Amino acid sequence: MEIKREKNSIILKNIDFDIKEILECGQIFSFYEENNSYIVVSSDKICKITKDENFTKLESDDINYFYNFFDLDTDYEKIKKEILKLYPNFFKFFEGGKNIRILRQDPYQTIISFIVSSNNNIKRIKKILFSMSQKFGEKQGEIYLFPTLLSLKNASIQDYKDLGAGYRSEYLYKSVKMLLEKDYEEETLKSLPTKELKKRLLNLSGVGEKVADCILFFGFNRTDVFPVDTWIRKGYSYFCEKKRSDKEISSYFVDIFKNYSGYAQQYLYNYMIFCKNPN
DNA sequence: GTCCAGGCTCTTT
DNA sequence: AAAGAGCATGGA
Repeated sequence: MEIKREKNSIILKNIDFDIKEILECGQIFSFYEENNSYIVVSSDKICKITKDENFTKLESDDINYFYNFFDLDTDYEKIKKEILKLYPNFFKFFEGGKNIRILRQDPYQTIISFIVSSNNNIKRIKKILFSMSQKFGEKQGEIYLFPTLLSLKNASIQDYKDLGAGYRSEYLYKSVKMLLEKDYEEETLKSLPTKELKKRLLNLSGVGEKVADCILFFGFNRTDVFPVDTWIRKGYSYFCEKKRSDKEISSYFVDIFKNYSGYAQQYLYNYMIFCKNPN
């Protein structure tokens, strides 16, 4: 892949970068498609992505942020090779998303988003988070930024219910309060080892094993986790017949894929969604 | 109408 | 520790 950096843009040629796959694989929910281009909102930053036949162009006032956000230094072909070393029969699961990349997302946006995600579907998750951005996020041009913790400080449980968050409203309310405490300062969290960080995330309201793993992976770039949701539970049967709980399924996979667990999970998830789904 | 979605909390064994 | 009930909402 050829990367050309300019002041406010990055141009990608010889593309192993598929913006549609990257955004529409359930790792981020705050993005919008408009006439063949995408707008991505990460925290208080915006990126516009346009795709041509020969290249993909990223545009942002903070393009360095999005260079990191889109994980452009990482070689995903190497990751696939490493996964195959660990589990040679894995190749067919790459079919669901050949050019996905794992976004390095804002920790708090990831936490809020995945609390909303639990027992929910992507379409409605997007809707709830968009409404939340409309109501509590700052408006920049035509785009609503993702709400900051401070902007959510005075949100009530009823406010979240009005957004359509349902019974997760109380989780959001409680967790926002906690996230504003010293224990959850960004630098503190980032400095914790994965196990300690997970423990702290699990203390939040509305954060269980699966959501914590997603936050660790998408929000903190910890790759030795394997989030188990309803799709992965089904996919597990391709690997092993023994009946296991979700937590056991997760450690079954982490034992196999080690530091590549998160990536392997993402490929399996995409395979289940896009190759095994009747739609 | 029932089942399901990137599951969690709380209660009961 | 493990298993089960209950949970808001909207689409299939």
